Amino acid sequence: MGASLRDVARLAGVSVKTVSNVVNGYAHVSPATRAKVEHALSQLDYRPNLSARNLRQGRTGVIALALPELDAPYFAELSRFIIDAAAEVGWLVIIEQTGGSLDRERQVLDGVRRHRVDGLILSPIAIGADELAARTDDTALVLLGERIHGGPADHVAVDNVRAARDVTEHLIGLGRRRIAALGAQDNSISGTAPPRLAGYRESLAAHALPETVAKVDRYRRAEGAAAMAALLEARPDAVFCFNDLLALGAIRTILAAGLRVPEDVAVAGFDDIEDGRFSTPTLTTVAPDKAQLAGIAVDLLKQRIEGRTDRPPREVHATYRLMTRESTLGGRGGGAAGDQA
Amino acid sequence: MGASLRDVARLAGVSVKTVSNVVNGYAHVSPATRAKVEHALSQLDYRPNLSARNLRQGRTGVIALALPELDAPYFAELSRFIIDAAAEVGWLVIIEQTGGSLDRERQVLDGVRRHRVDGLILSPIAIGADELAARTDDTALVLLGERIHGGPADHVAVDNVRAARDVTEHLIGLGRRRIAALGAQDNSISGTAPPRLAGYRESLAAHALPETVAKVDRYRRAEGAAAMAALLEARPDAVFCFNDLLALGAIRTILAAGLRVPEDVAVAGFDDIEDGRFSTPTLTTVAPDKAQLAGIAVDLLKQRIEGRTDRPPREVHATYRLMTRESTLGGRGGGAAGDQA
DNA sequence: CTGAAAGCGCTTACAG
DNA sequence: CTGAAAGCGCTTACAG
Repeated sequence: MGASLRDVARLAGVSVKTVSNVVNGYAHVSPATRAKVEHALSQLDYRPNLSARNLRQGRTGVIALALPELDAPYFAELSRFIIDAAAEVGWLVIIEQTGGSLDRERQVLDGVRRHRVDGLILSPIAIGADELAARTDDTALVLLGERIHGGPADHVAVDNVRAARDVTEHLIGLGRRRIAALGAQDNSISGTAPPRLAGYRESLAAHALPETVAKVDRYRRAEGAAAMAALLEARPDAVFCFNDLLALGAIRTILAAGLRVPEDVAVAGFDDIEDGRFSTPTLTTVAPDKAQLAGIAVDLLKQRIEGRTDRPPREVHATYRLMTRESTLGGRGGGAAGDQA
Repeated sequence: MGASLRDVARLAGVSVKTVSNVVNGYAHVSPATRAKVEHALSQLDYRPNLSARNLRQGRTGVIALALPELDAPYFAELSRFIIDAAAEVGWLVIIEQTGGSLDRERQVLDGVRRHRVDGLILSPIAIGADELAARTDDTALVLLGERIHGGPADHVAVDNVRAARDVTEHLIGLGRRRIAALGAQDNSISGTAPPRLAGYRESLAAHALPETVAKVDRYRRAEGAAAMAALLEARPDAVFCFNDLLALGAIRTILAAGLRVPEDVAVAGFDDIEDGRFSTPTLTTVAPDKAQLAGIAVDLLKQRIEGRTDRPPREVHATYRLMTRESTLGGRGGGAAGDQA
């Protein structure tokens, strides 16, 4: 199909090694030789066979990004940044959807893609510290999301406990007293639900306020809407939803019930997906620096892949900002086009 | 790092070929031999080196999905289905973001990933029929979105002209007479803007109604909001936005201007992203069958990859439905949790 | 039913 | 500065 190094070498009248030198940009090739080779290269429209190069080098130039579901806006936005960050160091990204299933997370960790990828960025939900510690596959790994305690892998996340406290304090500062949390999960050991719940609880306890916690299976609008319907009976005056999709679903239910947001019920989310900057009302939320998260993840992975495999696991916190908008502030919130700050 | 076929063969006391036979599930291996081999396989935790296999077979088991941007919800949702459909035939998917740039689309088509992927699914915006016809790379290709006239590649899309007509007729049927279109594009030759504009125009012409067309550079909420602000001076009583993001941005502007949706301005979109099922008001839109789109794309690509390369290019239409919701119908629209039909 | 050998297209020591 | 040879780990004819 395509031309090989040998074809180019033959046409240029040099050895395969010399062509390889030119292709790989090694210095110390005489100008005359280089010119001959380059001419042959372009004449044959040579493209290196990456399978061969990979076989020889033991590298693929590809990493896998394993996340629960690509069509959740937070993960779509994050993936975008990760693909871009990976491209900058010359990597391609294969995306793998786990659906948050323990089995799929296990497979990924056990190395289904060993030899296919140089490294792995995983956003875990179901896998626990024990299994992670017992992992035998040695593909380079970086975890996204909250720290799996005692886990042997690098990971990067925002400080979810602190951010959840910030949100709760914001609601308390607005004079709200019956503040519900929406988004606890039974099946999530390593997801972000536990630390967010912890932050919420710490704040309420510090102010001696009562908690109301609603659980959901998945972090999607429909679940937020349904959970909110049940929650309305408790007459909360504020709801902290553990992600923006839940918040958007919850708002829909509150408005449909004839209540006002934020006058009757203030609503805050987490993630700062684009939807919340243009919804009516616009959504108060925690905005993780996604580009930073992606950059750190790729950087940590690069260190591991390049052999600094002895280094102790690192825990890195990315920065975040609390974006206060109409869903808690009312008219004072953002402008017409959403708060872009 | 990992064990090779040779290691397994040595341990099992057979030849490499025999191990390969077992690994690849060939019949005609004696039960005793098979047992020996399988024991050695599991003892060494053997995983085939895919680079080597690929080099030998000339296949990678990986396809590329090239689209404008992954964090646009429509593409995120579609990607999800494509990854799933690809997984069913044993393929992995690399995602490549073109940003709708002509250069990036060219690179992809010219085979930057040749040898790295077996095939390519491209959602083009900027590339034209001429360049496509002049393509020299012969990586299997399927186009997503509107037909590039005379193009040499298979493609799959909904019938955008007809769907746009349906939307416009729906608005006319509601008694609207000053119907604007939002989403025309200067730089889009092969995107979906031209056929949607054509469908809109056909309907208006058939009813002798005047057109008002607003252009945007990109299909995002912020651009919809900005374009709508300008459009408001023309006092439209309905707006057909060429995708849901533009519609969501437009609604935000209309509401912020103190007007009501749909009483003052009815708004319709295109794509049926999840956001529009939970926004306030819920969004009337065209819902392409995304799972079907993805399935067809993967199927067409599979045919090409498996050698039916002689077959003339095929144009396939996926089905769609017009989802009428609150943004055009008002209170009669969907229920609290969004129309799931 | 099983084995020995060649070769996919590279890169990497090793010579010169 | 350039070349000849080995080898990465597979699979595929070809024998037996």
